[in-house]
Amino acid sequence: MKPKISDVAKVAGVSPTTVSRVLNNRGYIGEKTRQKVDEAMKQLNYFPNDVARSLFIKKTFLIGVIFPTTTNPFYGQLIFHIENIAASLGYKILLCNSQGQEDKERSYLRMLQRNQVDGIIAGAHNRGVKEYDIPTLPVVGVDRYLSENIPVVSSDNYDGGRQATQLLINKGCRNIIHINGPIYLETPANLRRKAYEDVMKDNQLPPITYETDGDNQAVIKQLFDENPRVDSIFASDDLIASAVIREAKLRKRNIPSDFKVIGYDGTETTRLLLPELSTIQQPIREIAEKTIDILTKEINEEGDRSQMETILPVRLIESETT
Amino acid sequence: MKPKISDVAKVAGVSPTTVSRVLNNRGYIGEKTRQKVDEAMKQLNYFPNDVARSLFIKKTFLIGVIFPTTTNPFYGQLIFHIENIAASLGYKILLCNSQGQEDKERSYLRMLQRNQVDGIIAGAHNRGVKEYDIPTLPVVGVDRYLSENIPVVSSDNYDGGRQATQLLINKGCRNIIHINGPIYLETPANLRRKAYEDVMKDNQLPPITYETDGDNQAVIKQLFDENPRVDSIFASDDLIASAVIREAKLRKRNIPSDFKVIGYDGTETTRLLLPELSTIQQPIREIAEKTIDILTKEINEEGDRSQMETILPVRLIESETT
DNA sequence: TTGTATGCGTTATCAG
DNA sequence: CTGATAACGCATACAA
Repeated sequence: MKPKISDVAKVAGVSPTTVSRVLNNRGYIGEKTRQKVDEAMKQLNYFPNDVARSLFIKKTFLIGVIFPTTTNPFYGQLIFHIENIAASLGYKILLCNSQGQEDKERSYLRMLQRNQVDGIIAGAHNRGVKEYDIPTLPVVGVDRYLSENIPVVSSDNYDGGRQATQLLINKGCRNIIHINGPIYLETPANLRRKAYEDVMKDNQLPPITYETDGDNQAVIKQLFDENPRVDSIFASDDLIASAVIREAKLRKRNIPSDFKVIGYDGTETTRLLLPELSTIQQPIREIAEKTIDILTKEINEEGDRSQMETILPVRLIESETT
Repeated sequence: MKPKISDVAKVAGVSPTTVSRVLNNRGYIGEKTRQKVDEAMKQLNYFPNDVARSLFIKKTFLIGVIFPTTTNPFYGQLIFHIENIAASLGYKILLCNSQGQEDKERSYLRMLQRNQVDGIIAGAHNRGVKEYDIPTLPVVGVDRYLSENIPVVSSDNYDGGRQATQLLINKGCRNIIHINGPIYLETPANLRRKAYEDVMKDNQLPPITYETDGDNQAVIKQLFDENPRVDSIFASDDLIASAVIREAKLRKRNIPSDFKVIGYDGTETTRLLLPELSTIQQPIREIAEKTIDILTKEINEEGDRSQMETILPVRLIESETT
């Protein structure tokens, strides 16, 4: 069926070893021999079997990538860059959508190990998934503390939260409310909230935070009902910000004169679909680059302990909702 | 390092074959033996090496997935569902972002073959990539004709185009312009344009189509400049529609009273970020389901030739831009 | 019910 | 410069 090295060898009239040598450019090969082999390979439309090769060299060039879902624009864009950079280095991506479910995450982890991936990049994390501590397998977390000794790459969530809150204050807002996702995840993203609270307190303003656990719309309605005098919102991502804008409009709030909103993430998709949204833009490409840089160094055992936590700068995009 | 079957066998005091039997639940195994083996596996934290297993059984449970980019919300969501369904069937996804580049696509194709994937799902296609005709490898196209004998799954692009155009006409529009992506791709999506033209002609209206090749904003400006009396636009995707709305607002057009826009795709992300956009929603989940259904049948050699082209119904979402 | 021998396709070692 | 042989970890046919 599929030709193998020995088939090529037969056609070329040489030994399998020689074919392998040509294939990998290893050792001395006679020019004539090389040509014969090349021809035979072309004739048979031969290409090597990486499964067999992987078995032997104990390396798959596979990287497992676990995030909640490619549907989310932030993860979609992040995964795009990860795949892209990985491909340029000869690595391939095994994609896992954990959907925030602990059991899925665990079973993906098992699956990736069975498949002998060279490393794992994970941005999904449910408390209690200790399985990330795999002594023999390089892992890098994105925006998530996975374990004591797993490096994390994230953007400067504290500074992002600070800039967002400060902007609203500078614009004259006083009743600023923060909305974010579930706080129980041990994620650097919680620093956004911390920064919000710090800045508010520094300005003698009372911080109020609402947490949404999926049903944004309901939480936002409640927020408006309970806080009729709210004059601005700092949302922990652009999707939530969009829902806030929607609700504010329904309530006849005038944006930005009467009511201001700032989001978080600043993905390409958000910029295209909702360009009027002011937001804190994460350096997604740089996050991907740094993550892969650290991971590949660990894979090649050049990991130094100096990069346990990498924090990349964010950028404020002031548009029309502030 | 990593324990293998023979290590487990030693600890359990049985032969490797027996361990393999326990692992795969094949043949008769004594209850005591099974327990000993199970314990040994737990003790050593053993898990099987799927690379070795794949080499032997000549099946990897890997599916290669090639699309332009996970950054695009449509592909992001589609890939999410593909991965999700595939995982439930024991298949894993090797992710490829072709970015619409022919050479990347070709090299991904080679890579996937070297990795012995069981099948390929592709929605990327540049004219002239003949490499999809792989006699021994099941391939299914999504919204793209890849080759004569490769099944295609898509939504009803003609009906979508028809509904969109008809809606605008019903709402009283007469100067309706269509914008879409590069037409030279042989894709069922071109049927959207065909439907637009047919409906326009049926109503004695002149069809006008603009093609964008990436720089949406420039094309849209040109469109408005050249057609000051345009009263509505049918955009071939929601991203373009969003840019149209933006430009229309800049030109002080009142939506929807004075100017109407309808998009295409209706992804979750669009619905969240731009809920006011009227659009034709593609059944993304169903596309993923059908695609995997056909692919797995081909993989298991149960493929019937009756499913060479599958067309799934679309749904009109009337919101506030029409 | 369990064990032995063999091969999946590749590459490294070592001999020629 | 080239070839024979073994081994990567696993699962099957065949024996016991």
